[in-house]
Amino acid sequence: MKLHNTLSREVEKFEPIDARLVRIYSCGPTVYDHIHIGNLSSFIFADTLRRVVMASGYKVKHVMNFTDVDDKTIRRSQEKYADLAPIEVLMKLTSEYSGVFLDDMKAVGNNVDAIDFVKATDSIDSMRTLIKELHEAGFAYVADDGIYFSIDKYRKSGKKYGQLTEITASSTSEARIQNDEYDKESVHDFALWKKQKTNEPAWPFELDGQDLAGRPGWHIECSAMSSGALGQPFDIHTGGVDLMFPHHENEIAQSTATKDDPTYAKYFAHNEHLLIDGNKMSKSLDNFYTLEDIRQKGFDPLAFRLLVLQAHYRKQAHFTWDNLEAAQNRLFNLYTFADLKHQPNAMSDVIEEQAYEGYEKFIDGQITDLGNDLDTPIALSSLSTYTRHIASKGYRQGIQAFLEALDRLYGLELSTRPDITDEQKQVIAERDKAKSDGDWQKSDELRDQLTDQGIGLRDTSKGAIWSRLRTR
RNA sequence: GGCGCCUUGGCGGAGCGGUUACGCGGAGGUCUGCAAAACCUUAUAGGCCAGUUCGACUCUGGUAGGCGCCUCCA
Repeated sequence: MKLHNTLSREVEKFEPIDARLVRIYSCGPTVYDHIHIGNLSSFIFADTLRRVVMASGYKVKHVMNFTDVDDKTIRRSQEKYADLAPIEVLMKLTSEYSGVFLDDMKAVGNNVDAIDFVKATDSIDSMRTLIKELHEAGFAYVADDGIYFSIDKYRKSGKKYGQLTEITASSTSEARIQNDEYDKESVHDFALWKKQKTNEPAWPFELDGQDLAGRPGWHIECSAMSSGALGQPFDIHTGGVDLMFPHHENEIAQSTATKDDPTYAKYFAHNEHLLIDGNKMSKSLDNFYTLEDIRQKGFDPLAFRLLVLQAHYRKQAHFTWDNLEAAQNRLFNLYTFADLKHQPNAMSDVIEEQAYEGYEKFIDGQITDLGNDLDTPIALSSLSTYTRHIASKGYRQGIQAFLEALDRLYGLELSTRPDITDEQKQVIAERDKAKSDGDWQKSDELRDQLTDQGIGLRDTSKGAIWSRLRTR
């Protein structure tokens, strides 16, 4: 398979560090609130990447973190629950929203069972260890409000700061310098550890006999958790394009400063933003939606998944309700196709007929398409064409396995569509009889009865075929 | 200002130097006792100006517009 690597800015052949196990790290959510659908699209990308790597024949270890301690989680937890100790309210808030996050993940078809989740607050120890190593090696210095990483030192050690983006002195905005309120030596330097302020949760930390009780910086969390869970270097690091700088750049610097090998992750895969009204969704602009908004408008969360998969992950996609409706119609068409598996009437008489290529060969083609830097739009395009063929020609033996294979690739839950009830089947049988008796009135009554239950019928030369009616 | 990306038919959204993307929506039709959300067929493109080429939506240069990052951020 091939994958675009931000390190080279090219689509590269994917060659794992160790072919026995591909190790993927995805920057996860900050669990202080509902995530918005832009965040969700990023996780749909990460989930799909893992599916494609697995379909290409690899075993995968996929790790995602929960950022459960940072400015936002602390602030929000204290706004929400004022009466408890700082650490307790933090845990209360973050465990609540971790649960909400996992529910959202499942709802949009991301396989959370295939991901190892790591909480930042469970990894404080390895963060302290890493910071101490950096300090001993001279890459970190203690300031009044915390411990900082020295980019100057890192550069002087011979490694490149700016592997993902071009970082130059002139690329830093004036505003950035003027608004700089931290007590650090140089503009780009970033906090590894922040000393406790009043009423903040804190973890003990001693360095050279100084009491530096406080909490980790954002970047160090990912460095510690990724190498803790996956070792270093690992294969693929994913995240949104906005994380390239400074977050991923800083992760690289922290994680490689004391190492001989300058490689932190072999591949960096970044997804583009989901735009709304032509702009990036953000909490500050208040122009975002959550999955709850999508549900409230009567849409299937999986329609959102399909909307995301219809566009290439490295291109900005546009979210509108019209687009979501189109995606939902497309999804329901796939469901109508999947529902045929319950209906012998929709099966082809001529099993050997090669009117369309076999299921296995088609799936191989899908994997090839998806393996081409996750070309989901092209793969879905051929899927549409293929399912249309099958729907018109009649399916063959093995459709259930076929649907399961599609689900492994796309997570659209095609293989688990339920059959109609026995009572409904009985009504169809009675209508068949009424029809053959020429009793059109009774036949139409029975058909209306099913319509009320959300089941539509169409008559074919082999008999009636049902489909679920659109609810929206 | 620095770095990067994008501009396709009614909407969304792809690949490709010469042949249908695909989806939704629209139009026409088929099967039917009627009907159909099912199937079939179909129309509508490639910001603008040059260049390369036998030939460009696809390559090159310019230009206009848009977006992202440079600060927490998927």
